[in-house]
This record gives sequence, structure tokens and C-alpha cells, in this order.
Amino acid sequence: MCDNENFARKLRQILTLSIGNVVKPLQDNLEDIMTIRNLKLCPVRPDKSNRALRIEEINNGFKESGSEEENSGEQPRASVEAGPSQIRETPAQSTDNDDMIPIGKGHAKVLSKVLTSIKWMSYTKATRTLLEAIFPRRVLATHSLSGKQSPAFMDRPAKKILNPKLVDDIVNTVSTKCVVSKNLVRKCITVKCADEAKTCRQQKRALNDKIPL
Amino acid sequence: MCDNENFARKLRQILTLSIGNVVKPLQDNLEDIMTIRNLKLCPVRPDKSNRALRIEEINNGFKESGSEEENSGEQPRASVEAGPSQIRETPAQSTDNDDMIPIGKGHAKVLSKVLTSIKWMSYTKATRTLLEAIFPRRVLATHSLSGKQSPAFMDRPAKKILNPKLVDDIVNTVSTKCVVSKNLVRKCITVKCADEAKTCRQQKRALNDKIPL
DNA sequence: GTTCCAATTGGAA
DNA sequence: GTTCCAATTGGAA
Repeated sequence: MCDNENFARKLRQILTLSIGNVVKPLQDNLEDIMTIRNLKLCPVRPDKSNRALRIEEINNGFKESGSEEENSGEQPRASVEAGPSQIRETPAQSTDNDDMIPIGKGHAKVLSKVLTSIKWMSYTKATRTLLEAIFPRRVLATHSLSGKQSPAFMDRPAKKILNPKLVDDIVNTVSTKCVVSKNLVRKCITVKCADEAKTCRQQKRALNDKIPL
Repeated sequence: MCDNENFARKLRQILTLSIGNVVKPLQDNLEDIMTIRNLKLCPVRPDKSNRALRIEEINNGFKESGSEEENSGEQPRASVEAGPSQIRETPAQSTDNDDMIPIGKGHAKVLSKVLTSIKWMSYTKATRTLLEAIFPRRVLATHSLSGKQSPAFMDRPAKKILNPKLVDDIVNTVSTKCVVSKNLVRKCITVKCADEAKTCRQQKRALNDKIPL
């Protein structure tokens, strides 16, 4: 993971220092490579026999779900809302429950058609799409990344913390797929929660304006 | 500029999708390439005859200073503290005034030894170093990127705006050299100003504790 | 309707 | 002593 980041960082520097000569030849092949890779990632049919392979490819070297760290004793500092209450229920129209693909360590599962629709060019879009796929809007609006108070608003109550295992699955996936630092992905999550909270607030306000108490 | 960003973004995706096979061979040559490039960037002596070449290389294709856009009519929305008052004075111990190297469009100038000391691996460090090299601490503490009020603290007065031309020179330089989006660089500037303001505040507080009025 | 911008904060790293 | 973390906000894009 860390090696990936260092490698990407070095490559970025090389790119800048040697635009036009060293890496130019690679550019010509980019489109072909991407096309091929995308084809491989395209879902075919919900066929269990090659499901494992597809997951392997999508998660790109992640451990499979149910690893020994499932029950590791690590406790998050803030109180965690345990259990599945934070997890988005499978949509009613989906009859095939197996169509959920685990990401990261496998705590989080995402509908395969959502996962394959994600364009990994934008780590912000990818993060927000995964968040919406994994958490109900209500949870996003009422929880935050750390579960801590805003240092700038010490009088306000803190929101609850987003399930850290699910968050980690998202962070690791986006960070790896988009080769950006985990911090940037975490910032996206903070912003997304703030945006959902604002939307929620605005809807309540609009409702109050319509039907004033 | 935009092409660079798109290219880097594509490369990042390729990296993720094809770790270990497509780009692996390139990795072996990274160290050599970087060494060679670093050697080229190393300052030799303040010798005017090859100064231009070094600047050309460092700025990587930027226009030279004194371009026709020097007097373009673009006016920033917030009030700008015009003139050199925002610009860091050349340190007293420097006898060679020519040792200032322009970056970006050339509004901002940086001591050559500072410029060559910057490690472009970290865009945050690079941005902060350039800020300290170009603006006095006092300006960083009392100005902000936009010159606008905080939306979260509408009662507080807005700080003044950092000279946008100097900011642009920094943003363009770091964005290009580190192949990160301009927005990320701008975020760094916001944070740096906030940090300087905090330091300033703390120093005043410490002084008041010592010599209470 | 969503996403991004950027100013502010106290404490942690 | 400096840099980073992340929560909050209203408006702009």
C-alpha cells in the first residue's frame, strides 16, 4: 500500500521533470491498456464460478473477507454504533442478494452494478458514490468521520461516528484504486457527511416553512 | 497544464489497474532518472551566463517575467493590498540581489537557494516553503486566500486578501512541479494562513500573560 | 439537487 | 515550533 503511494509520488515527479521524453511513449499505449483493463472489469453475468476472480481483480490484492482481523480487539475512541443499523439495506427490487460485492476487508458490501459503474478517475466522486451505496442518507446526515465535536463549535453536540470498519473499507479501496492518499479520501467523507447534514437541515426548514408550528 | 493533469490522472489509474506488469519495468529506472534530473537542477554558482537556462528548467516552460500580462486589467473581487508591502524584503545578509529567481509568471521571486532546496515530493511542504519565502509572516497571519469572511463566523471581520498574482505564481508552480490540482495547493495556502494566525494569536496571549495590562 | 470553496477552531501528531 | 486533522458554515459553481 505504502509502496504504491511512494511509487506514484515518484512517478508524478518524473512526469513533471521529464514531460515529453521519458514517459511520452507510455502515453500512446494508455488508451489501449485502459480499454483492455476495463473490459476485464466489466461484469458479465452473476455467475458464482467467476465471482471470486472478479472480486480479486476489483480489490486488487486485498485480503478476502472474514480474515483473522475480523475480531481484532481494536476499539475506536468514540462510541461506535455497532451492528447493521448503519448499513444500507439491500434495495427491495434486488432479488439476487449475492450481487453484493465486498470491498476492502469485506465489512462493506456494494451492489456489483454500482461498483462497476464507478469511474475511478475522480476520487471524490468514487468516495461519495461508495458512501451512498453503503450508508443510508439518514446515517450520513447524522454521523461524522471521527464522531468528535467541531473544535470551532465546542458548544454543539458531537455527531455519532460512522462505523470505522466500513469507513476503512471505503478509504482503502478508493486510496488504492485512485492512488491518492487516505487522508484525501477521509476529507471527502467529512465533506459528504456535512453536505448530507445540510441537505437534511434545509429539507426540515422547508417543511417548517410550509407547515409552521 | 490541463493536459498534464489529465495525463497524470490516467497514469494513476493505470498504475492501480496494472501494478506489477505494465509499469513495473519503468520502476527500475526511476532512481537513475531522478538522480540525473536532480543533478541538472543542482545550482552551481551564481553565474549570469547560465542563469536563464536554470530558470527555464526550474519553471518548466513558464513564461519569463515581465510578460505582457503584467498590466492586465483583471481586478480581484476583494480589495487587494497593492504594491510591494506584501512582499518579503530581501534578507539583509544577501549581498547579491540577482539571486532572486522568478516563479510562475514572475511576479513572485524566491531566493535561488530556497528554490533549489525544495523537495517537490511533498506539495504541502513545497507550498508552505514558497509562502514563507515570498510573504512576511505578518502578512500570512493577517491575510487569507480569498479575503472573504468565514461562512461559519459571519460576525468576525474578514482578513485582507493575499496578493492574487503572487498566489497564482505559487499555485501554478507547485501544481505543475508536483502534478497535483491547483485546488489542493490553494487549500494548503488557506491552512498555512490559519496556522500563522494561530501562532500569532498564541504569542500575543503569552505576552499578555507575562505583562498583564 | 450535489459538490466544491475556503475560513475558523482546539488539539493531536 | 509546525503541520495536520476534521467539524461547521453559507454561498458559489
